[in-house]
Amino acid sequence: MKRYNPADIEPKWQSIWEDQARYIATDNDSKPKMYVSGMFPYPSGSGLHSGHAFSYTIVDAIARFYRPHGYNVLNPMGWDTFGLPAENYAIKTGMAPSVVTKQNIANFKNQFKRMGVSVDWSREINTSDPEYYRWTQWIFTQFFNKGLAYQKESMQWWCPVDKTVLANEQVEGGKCWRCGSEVEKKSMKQWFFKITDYADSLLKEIPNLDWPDKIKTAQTNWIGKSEGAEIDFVTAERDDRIRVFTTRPDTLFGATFLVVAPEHPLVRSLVNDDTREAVDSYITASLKRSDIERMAESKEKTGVFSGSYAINPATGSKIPIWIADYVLGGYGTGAIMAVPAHDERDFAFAEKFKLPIIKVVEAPSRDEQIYHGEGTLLSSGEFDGMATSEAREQIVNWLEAQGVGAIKTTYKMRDWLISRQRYWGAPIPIIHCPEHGAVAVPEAELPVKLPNVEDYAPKGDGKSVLASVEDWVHVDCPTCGGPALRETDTMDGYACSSWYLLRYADPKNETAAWDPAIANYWSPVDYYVGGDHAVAHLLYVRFWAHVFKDMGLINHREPVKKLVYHGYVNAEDGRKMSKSLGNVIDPLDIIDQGYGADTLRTYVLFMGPIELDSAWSSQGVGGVHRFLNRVWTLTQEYLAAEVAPNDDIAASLEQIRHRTIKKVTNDYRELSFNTATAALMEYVNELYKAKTTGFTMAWRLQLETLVQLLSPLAPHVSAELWEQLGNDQPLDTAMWPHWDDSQIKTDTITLAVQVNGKLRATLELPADVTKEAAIEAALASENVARHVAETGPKKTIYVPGRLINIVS
RNA sequence: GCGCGGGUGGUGGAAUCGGUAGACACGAGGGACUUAAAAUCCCUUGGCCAUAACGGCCGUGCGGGUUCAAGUCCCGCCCCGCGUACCA
Repeated sequence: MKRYNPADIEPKWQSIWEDQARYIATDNDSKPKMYVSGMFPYPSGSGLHSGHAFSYTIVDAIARFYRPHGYNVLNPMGWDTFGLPAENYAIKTGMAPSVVTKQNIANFKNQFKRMGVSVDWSREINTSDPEYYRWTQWIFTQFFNKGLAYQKESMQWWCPVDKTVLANEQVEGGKCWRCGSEVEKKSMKQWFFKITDYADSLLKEIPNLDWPDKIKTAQTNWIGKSEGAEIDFVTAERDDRIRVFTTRPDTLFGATFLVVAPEHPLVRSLVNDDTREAVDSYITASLKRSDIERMAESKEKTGVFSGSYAINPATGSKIPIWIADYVLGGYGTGAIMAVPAHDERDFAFAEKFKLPIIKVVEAPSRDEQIYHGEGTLLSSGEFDGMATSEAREQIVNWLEAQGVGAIKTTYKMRDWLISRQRYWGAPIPIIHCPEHGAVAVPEAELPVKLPNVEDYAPKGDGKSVLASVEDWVHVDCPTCGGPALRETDTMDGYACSSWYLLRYADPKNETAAWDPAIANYWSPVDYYVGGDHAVAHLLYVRFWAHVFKDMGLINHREPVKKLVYHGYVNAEDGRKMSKSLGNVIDPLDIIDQGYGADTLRTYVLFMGPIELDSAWSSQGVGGVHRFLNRVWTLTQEYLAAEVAPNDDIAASLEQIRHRTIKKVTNDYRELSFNTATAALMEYVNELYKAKTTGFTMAWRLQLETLVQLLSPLAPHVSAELWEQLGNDQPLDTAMWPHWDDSQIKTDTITLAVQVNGKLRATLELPADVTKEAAIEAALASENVARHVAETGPKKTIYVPGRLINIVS
């Protein structure tokens, strides 16, 4: 009898699948389409990790489940290749990032194949391939032409010694991570995508998404819509207007001071000779504080009096204007009216700097020191006694009549900064002309290819290495033909990954990013699988789709129908896997150790519900392998046995077969792979019990059903056993088995009998038993009779097919 | 702080509508096979008490409540994980 040896059968089936191009998807097929994809990987030098194994096994199981249901399945794969690791490796070794990337892709691809994924490799894409980023650049120019890509001065961390911009994470304790010198904030011209134009559009669709609530809430909070009002305060000294944003215009009478952010443009004009020095040093100090420091200090407020006063338009009183960094320059108007009686932050500030606190809202019940809820107005002139919700409207109307206030909606979300001063990214396709400013590179001249360079290390001038490639930088202006300069920044990698799901639909198109007819056939993605990027990628990919819809490039607004957001795979010790802890499980090792890909795949799906984090268990892997081995052995025993030449089989077994098809099918549909696997294990246990009475011809159907149901999890062993059972038609082209509900019905039912809610007996009764007969049988049961009080049953609850509860 | 998850045996986890808590698997214990081990197969396995039992009590983070019946619903807490961070 042949032993189960994955090392034999897995390569065999992998090459059959590849040679027969079994998983090539057909555009515009008449079959219903099913588009499943994982978030494409960054091909690192270290190969697939357990998270990859988990993610793409989920994808593949979905794909392999839907194909036999008659779907035209698209299961593509590609590579998210731009980014820092490849560039750093290039700086260290001098090897071109494109070369390193090519090697890593080859390794990843080989490892994916060894996992038995049913991917359509003819659609493979790579974001650093000029044929791909050509269209990323084309999309950029479309955004630019629509005003959705623009340049703006913005504050960046700047190291004066290295003369380079630093990311937030590269500033440690206010010092440069490289040279240790004190960093400063510097205003620099950067490229942005105007995602804020789509804030409402993105927000509005969130409730309709079939996505986990966790992600939907995260995106809602990230967009951070808040409705309120803008109110103008006039300064007492110079008649300047300071505009503030507030969500609580109803508390206007309690505004006892204003606070402006250190970056506020009017700060200069607010100071006088007495305050100038203090204000200057405060601003310098606060600009230097890193975000991390500001976070750590959290509630401890700092600030300085500007020297000026403003008039509260409601009370007419003179209130001081302070400068403090608890007010953020980038949000609202960068200035607020402080109402310390009804806002915790304002209260903390007022306490520290001894500023007046005026209560203007009466809390409905208990009295709190700082009440920010709804209530009734007091000390608010003509608005006294009015409900806060009502007053919010009335006070804005009243201000609006005087031309000093209006309703206003703001968002926390900022525009998306996409320029990077790095080599290994898609060059921003812009040419700067002294005459015409920024001009988009014409479509015919795309792609703007990355030039080859000798040294990938930044030159220290705050620009990307590209700026030093003289003959690349100097070009003619597309508009006037005069001398002009290329933009030398590259795009954030997230730009490349914001549209790749559409490129999979039409990956070889040389005249367009995609053909709308093909993209509209495949898109949106039916199942998008990943466990990372709650907002960034998952918001950007939505943003671009919304823009594409408005541009008429696709006919739908949302790119992802169902988001499958899975948990992390932790190490055996429950901690995160990391090289330094030495607890990393390499999924390829599991295959190499002889367990095989089928065990790996089945195990990662059996660990638990996919949305939960899990800890790896070597013993669990062994358990799953034992299960697959049992399936193998059972089939071998059947094939080797003298099969009785009749179709007799225990009726219960056929019933279990139908029940298992139903359970497993429904579980797969719900992506409940762990319970589907459990049901298959139960089925196998039943078959083992039944085989002691000998095999008949009817067993073939049992075993065929078993391997079919198993095939999404363990495709190799399933295909092998299917073939050994004598099927000429390949398993992955056979239709999924059907179940018949009438076959699942049993002649008898098990009824639980409770007395006063406690289980006292279980009865086997005919399925069509009447209520009366069931109760009679229950009362006749010895143990039940003993527990029913002498007074007899007072009341009887009967749940057909489930239980009887006798209340006595 | 706020938001979102979660808390069930020694462990991972099951449990459509409120209806037999602990499916399935791991681990553990016992047995069969074997010269022996591995592998494989079979049995037992929430705790406690009874063991003559087809028996009893307790049990889903804690405290209340609704109900014939609560892991599941309601109220009040505790703990853990993740996300977020002064957004006026």
